[in-house]
Amino acid sequence: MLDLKLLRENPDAVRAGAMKKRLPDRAAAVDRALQIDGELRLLNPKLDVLRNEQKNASRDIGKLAPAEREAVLGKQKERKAELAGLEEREKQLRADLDQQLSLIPNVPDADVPEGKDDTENVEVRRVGTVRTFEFKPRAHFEIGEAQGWLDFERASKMAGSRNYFLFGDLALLHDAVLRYAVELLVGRGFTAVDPPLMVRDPAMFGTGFFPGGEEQTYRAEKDGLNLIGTSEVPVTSLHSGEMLAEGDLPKKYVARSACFRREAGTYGKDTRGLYRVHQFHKVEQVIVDVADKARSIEHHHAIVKNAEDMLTAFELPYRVVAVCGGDLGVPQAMKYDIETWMPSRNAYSETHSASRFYDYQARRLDIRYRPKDGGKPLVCHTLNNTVVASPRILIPLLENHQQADGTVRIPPALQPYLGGRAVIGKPLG
RNA sequence: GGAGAGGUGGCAGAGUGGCUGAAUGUACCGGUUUCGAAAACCGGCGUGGGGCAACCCACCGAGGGUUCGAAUCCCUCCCUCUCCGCCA
Repeated sequence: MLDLKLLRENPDAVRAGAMKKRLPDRAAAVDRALQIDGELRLLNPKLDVLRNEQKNASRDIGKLAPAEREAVLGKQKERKAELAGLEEREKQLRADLDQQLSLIPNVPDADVPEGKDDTENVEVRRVGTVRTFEFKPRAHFEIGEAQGWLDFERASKMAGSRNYFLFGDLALLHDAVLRYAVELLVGRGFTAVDPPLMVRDPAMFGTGFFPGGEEQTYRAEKDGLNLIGTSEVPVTSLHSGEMLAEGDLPKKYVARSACFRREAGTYGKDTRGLYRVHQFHKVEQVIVDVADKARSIEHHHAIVKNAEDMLTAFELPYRVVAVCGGDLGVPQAMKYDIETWMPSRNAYSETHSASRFYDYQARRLDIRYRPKDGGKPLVCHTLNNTVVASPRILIPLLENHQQADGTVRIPPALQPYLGGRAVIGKPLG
């Protein structure tokens, strides 16, 4: 949610922002919101006056003589009826305003490239060398199935498509990358979190996934709960409704959790292998800090670096892209994706997504802090980034580190989590 | 699942129908004192909206209702705690 003041003062920038995100219907919400706001601002003074009269009269009524009392009582009833009408109108307008405000996207920052979709994202840097194979490389699912590490058939039979079983050393590698990621971030001052996987609607709204993301979300209707698609939802919502002390900021969390996504509308896309699945595990970094744009940008670069350092430790080639307006989500002000090289796709593919929001999520979630100087409370800034998502990260790990005989080399950083082994798998015939 | 208690300002905690937007404590800000600090003392201090201002309006978990008037009474929901039952 944007500050209503920003909307009044600079509606053009907000409208232009929605257009940069290629969301014309959301841009239209700007004008609807302003129109409702205008009506409300006309109505409010009338209500204030009426309430004031009513309040004063009812306060004096106890002191009145019985004869005068009757007259005042009559007058009060009239006012009551009039107030009821206006208050009904006010309630309606407020609800409408909230609805329109919730539709208005965060304004993309100046450093967000212009563009319609992910094909127009702009590469910022490329790190590591793409390997040239002296043998015919296998896709991760070929290695996995041949090694007995992967079973899609039985998984989809019992759970539907886009589900998987991991076995043996691949299941252990999956756990290894998650553990490595948590420990890396804990070493950098983040607090480890194991959050709820099912949340109520306000957390989904607050983080900006609703309205809009309902179709991507599994829902336990009976209990009114939503399965999280990312721990960004429960962790960013952690301090919802709270008044933090500036001295307690920044809050830096690293959460490990399962994530669930319906992947509606992706039929026929990325159907083979572990790339697009309904359920995965992710280690996510979340920061809540003071309302300072420069500081948010610093954090943003720091959380991208955390992920890059992990990829470097995993010896994987990757690139960082600045996500263009058309590919940017509703709540984000700016986003970097990290794409890791996947030989079977012959492409860099998304493995990480680092967003900064400024106060957009925090305003929806009502996360504020009291400044050190004792001034008025301010709305916090929030950010988040993937540290690692698995099994997706297993794709580049298996494919980039495979050897001619079908075994897979384990980078030194991960060996301690696999009993010190430098290689997993047996030679394939 | 059954029975009961409760949700009030940053925090703690009074307040059961009429100048109560809310005592008190604590935290915080300013000052006095001090070489400096602590303590003590004095003053200020909820959030949001409107107004140049005096000041006005809303908000006591959320939403309805009763009443001239609701933090206070009634209903629904959410949450927390205690006891019993069940259970990974």
